Amino acid sequence: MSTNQSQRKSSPSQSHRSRLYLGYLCSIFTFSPQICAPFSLSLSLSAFPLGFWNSTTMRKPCCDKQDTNKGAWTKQEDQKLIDYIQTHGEGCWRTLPKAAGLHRCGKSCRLRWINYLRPDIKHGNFGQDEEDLIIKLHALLGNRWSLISGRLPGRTDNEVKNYWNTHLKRKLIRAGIDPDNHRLNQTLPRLQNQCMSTLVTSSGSDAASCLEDDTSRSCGLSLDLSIAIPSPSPVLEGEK
DNA sequence: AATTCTCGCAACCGCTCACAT
DNA sequence: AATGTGAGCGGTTGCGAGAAT
Repeated sequence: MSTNQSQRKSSPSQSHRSRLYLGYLCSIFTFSPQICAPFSLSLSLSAFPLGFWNSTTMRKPCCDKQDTNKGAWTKQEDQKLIDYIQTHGEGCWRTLPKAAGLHRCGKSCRLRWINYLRPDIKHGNFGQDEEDLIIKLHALLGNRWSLISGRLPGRTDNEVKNYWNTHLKRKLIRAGIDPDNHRLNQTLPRLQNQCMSTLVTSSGSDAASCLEDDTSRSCGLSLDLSIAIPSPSPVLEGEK
C-alpha cells in the first residue's frame, strides 16, 4: 500500500463492480442471484450423466489439484523455484514443479517466476514516462497487456494491467476521458490536465492518430512508439 | 481501541493459440 | 484434417493492509 491513498473511497472498487456482474447476469434472465445460484447448482449436479463431463464440455485440470498448494508463495518455495531455474533454465512448466520439489501447479510456477522472481523485474512505482507510455500504448493496442509490457523494460503484463486498472483508468476518468476508447467523455468534467488532451482523439480519428500529435512533444514526451517488425514475419511480436 | 470500509496487488481460472502427432 | 497438449494471455478474485468511522 504505497501510493494514492487519498484517492480511496472515490468509487466502488473494481473487484466489487465485477462481483456485481454476477447479479447483473442473473438479472438478464430475470433471476435474482439467490434464485439463480441454486438453480445452476442443481443443473450442474444432476441434469447431466457423468460421461457428459468427460467430453468436450469440461476442461481437464492442468494438474492434480489435490496435491498442489495454492495462495501466497513462501520464501522456501520461491527459493526452490529460483534454484531450479538457475540450474536448469526455463521450460516445460508442467514437469517443473515435480522436478523442483514444489507442490504447485506448473502454471502457478510460471506466473510466480515471470511476474515476481525473474531477476530483470523492475519493482516499485511507475514513473511519469512509464504512465504516459502505457496510456498511449493502450490507446493504440487496447487491453493487450503483454504487448504493452513488452515496451516497458522490467515490467510484467500483470503489473501493467493492475496499474492500469487501479491508477490510470481512474486518472483518465477524472480527466473526463473514457478509458475504453480514449475519447473525451462529454458527460464528465472537462479536462483539467492539458497533457491529457493529447490522449483524446478528435471526432472521427482513430486512437493511433492521436499518438502522432505534436502536442505530445509539448508535454515533454519523446516516446518512440514505432514497432520493430521481425524480418521474416510482418506481424507484431506476440500478436495472435 | 475496535470495527468497518476500501484499495492494491499477487495469484488463480478459463480460454485461445501454436505446435506436434 | 482432426485431435491432444503445453504455454501464454486477459479477466477476475481473495486477502492483507491502511484509512475512515
